Amino acid sequence: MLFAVGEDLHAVATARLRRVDQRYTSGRRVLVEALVEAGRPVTTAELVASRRELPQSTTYRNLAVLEQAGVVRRVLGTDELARFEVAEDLTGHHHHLVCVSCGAVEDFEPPRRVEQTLADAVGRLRTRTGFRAEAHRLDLLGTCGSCAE
Amino acid sequence: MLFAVGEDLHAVATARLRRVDQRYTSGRRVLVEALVEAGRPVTTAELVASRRELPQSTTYRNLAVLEQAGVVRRVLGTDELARFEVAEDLTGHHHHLVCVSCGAVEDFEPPRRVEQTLADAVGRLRTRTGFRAEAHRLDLLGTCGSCAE
DNA sequence: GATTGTAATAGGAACCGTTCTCGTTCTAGG
DNA sequence: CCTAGAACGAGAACGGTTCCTATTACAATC
Repeated sequence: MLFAVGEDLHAVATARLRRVDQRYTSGRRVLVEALVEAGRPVTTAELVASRRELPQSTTYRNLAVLEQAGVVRRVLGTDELARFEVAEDLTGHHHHLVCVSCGAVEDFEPPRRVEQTLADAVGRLRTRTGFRAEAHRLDLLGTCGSCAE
Repeated sequence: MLFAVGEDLHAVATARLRRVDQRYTSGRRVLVEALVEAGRPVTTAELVASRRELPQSTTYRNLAVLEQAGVVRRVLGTDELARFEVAEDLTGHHHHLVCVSCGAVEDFEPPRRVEQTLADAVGRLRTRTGFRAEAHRLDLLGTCGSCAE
């Protein structure tokens, strides 16, 4: 299940919110559109700044609602700021490049072979402490273009 | 360069701190020992609670110093709490199992093949945005033993 | 097309993990 | 020993995030 940016995305968002008894209001739609437009994980501050219709408190609340509904996902970088992106199954599985200098995060899709190896490892893992792996998270840490200059 | 838990570790800590003009004081030593004893990434709250000789402010300050000196490393889970562990080159390269339910983090060492694939990918990466990868971070997300019960 | 109950909104207060301040204590070097 | 600079520790301050609550929008029913 993978959607291009368009109407489908909003239809899925509507459905997923309904599953948890929530509405896909115009404010939430604006939020999702801002995330899509960014094309990379963005901080709440960036979101609030990007659209006048996004007051801080509503943005935080709606990000929480959308996260719970599985429409957006929280992303961790190296700094303490929370970043959000549209959920992976709506935009395609990918990983992140994290700048250790400024904290910026951008998307990146690894070679299929890497992906396959990781998926296998996750599938096989069952530790003696009873941990059950369900997904993997791979980040490459380094220096982004603007920090390298 | 890989050390068992023992005197060596403290010698290296001393040397690395000296490199950034810092001392390996008794308080800092207690901190490192608490981290070693934990054997997994722990929160500052856990550290402060674990030893009476670790007041909050000093713990935070010394974690920052030790991180800068390359003796400890900050680890991100899924919650907002900062967790710390002894730097990888002192304990061996490894990855983390992150419980999506309670946020707990434990160590885990992947099969050599996975590791090799990742190292290759990092080595090859150079995106058109100029990102330069230096390291990778692989976490397996799932449910820990006590949350699964 | 009013009514009415429920959900969403938005401003600001509160919260809490973290960082800073500053007076005190320690320590290495002279 | 003495002293200057480093480290310490208690508490204040900070800032990102969450919570509170009055207000507004919505959707279903009369």
